[in-house]
Amino acid sequence: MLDVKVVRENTSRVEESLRKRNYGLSILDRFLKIENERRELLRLIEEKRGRRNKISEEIAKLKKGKKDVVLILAEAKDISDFITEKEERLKVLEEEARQELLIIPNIPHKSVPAGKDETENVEIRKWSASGGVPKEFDFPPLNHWDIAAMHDIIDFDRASKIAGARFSLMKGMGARLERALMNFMLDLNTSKGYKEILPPILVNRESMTGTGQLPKFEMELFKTADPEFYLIPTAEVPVTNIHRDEILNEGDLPIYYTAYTPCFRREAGSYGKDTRGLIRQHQFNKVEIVKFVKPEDSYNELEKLTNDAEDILQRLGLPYRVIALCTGDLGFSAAKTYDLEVWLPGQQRYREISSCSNFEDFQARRANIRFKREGKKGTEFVHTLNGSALAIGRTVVAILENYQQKDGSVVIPEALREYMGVEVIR
RNA sequence: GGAGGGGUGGCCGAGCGGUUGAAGGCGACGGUCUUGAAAAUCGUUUCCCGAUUAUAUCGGGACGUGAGUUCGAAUCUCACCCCCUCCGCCA
Repeated sequence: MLDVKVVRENTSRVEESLRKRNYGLSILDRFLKIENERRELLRLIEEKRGRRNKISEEIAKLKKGKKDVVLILAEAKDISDFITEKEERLKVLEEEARQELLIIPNIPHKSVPAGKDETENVEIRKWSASGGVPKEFDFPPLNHWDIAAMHDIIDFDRASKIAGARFSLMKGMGARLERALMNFMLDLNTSKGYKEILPPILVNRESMTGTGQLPKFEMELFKTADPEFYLIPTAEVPVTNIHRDEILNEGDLPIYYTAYTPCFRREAGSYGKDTRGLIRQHQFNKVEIVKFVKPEDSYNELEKLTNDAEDILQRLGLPYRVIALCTGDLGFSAAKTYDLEVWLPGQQRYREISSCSNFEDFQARRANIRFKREGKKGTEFVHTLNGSALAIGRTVVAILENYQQKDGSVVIPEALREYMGVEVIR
């Protein structure tokens, strides 16, 4: 959520933001129209309420002095009725203004490259164990689903019997690899000072609104019927909401969390995409990092967060590149985002495996997460950040495809062997 | 699922429908005292919105949430949410 003051007093900045993101300007116009009426009405009501308070005090005094109050009581009643009537309208306006404000996206940071869509994202750097470019295979590399089938470690057919399309059933070494990665990532993150969290994966509407999934992206979420809960699409939701409606001390910051959770996504509107394999699932596992920091630190923290996610790929020896999302591809709540894309030999292309974002105070304002500076009056909103470290299913894909051998066996990356108990899947 | 109890400031805990934004205590911060500390003692200590001659002042709002009664609600009524205890059920 943007600061109402910024929207009102710095409207051109918001206009520019919407243009760069390929949004229409109509939401802004609608908001301003409602907001202006709301402010005007509020001023009137506050004036009348002030008058009513004065009169009520007067009545109390008169009654104490055993004086007659019939006349003044009539005036009080009139003002009170007037206020009640106007307040009804004010409530409607407040709700409408809030609804409009909640669907206005965050303003991109000035360092975010301008661009219309994902084709204009900017590559920042590339890494591989052999220095930059991924190594060539001396045989035609297979897709991960073919490799998985050879070892019977992922069963897509039975998964669709049990649940449906876009679900997977991990078996034997496949299940073990998934578990090994989860432990490896959590151990590495916690060793760097991230506190491990195991949060609820069903959350309420307020939490989804706090991080920005609602009200705009209801279609992308799974939801239970009775009682009503939303299934989290990322651990970002429960973990960021840990501090919803709290005022933190300056000394508490920064706060670093890491959490493993399953994630659930409807994937509505992506019917044709990635129908085979593990890339796009309704349910997948992910280890997430979430930070709460002081505003002046957040961009430095974004670089560190991204580096921490990269570190996992490097330790696993997986080639990747870092992409800065352009304004047209930037997510709704984010002010700046780096995507990490891992190289998949089976597809001969890079695929997203992590997304690291600074939300500045956008989520903090929605979720009302503030902090108090030592020796200063008042409160400020914290800045929140998060990033995948990493998406586990896609890491499985990357390991199977990058570590496949000519005979179909898969070598386990050095760093993972203590978790896997074997050196090769054959 | 059944029965009962409760939600007040950073925490504990008062609060006959009318100077109660809220007693008292703890904590925290500042002063006095002290070589220093402790003790003692005095003082300060919630947040949001708006106006403005703008670290001051003024107005409005907030005692789980929402509605109602009333000139006036932390205080009365209703609904909902959350927490606790007992019984039942359950991994």
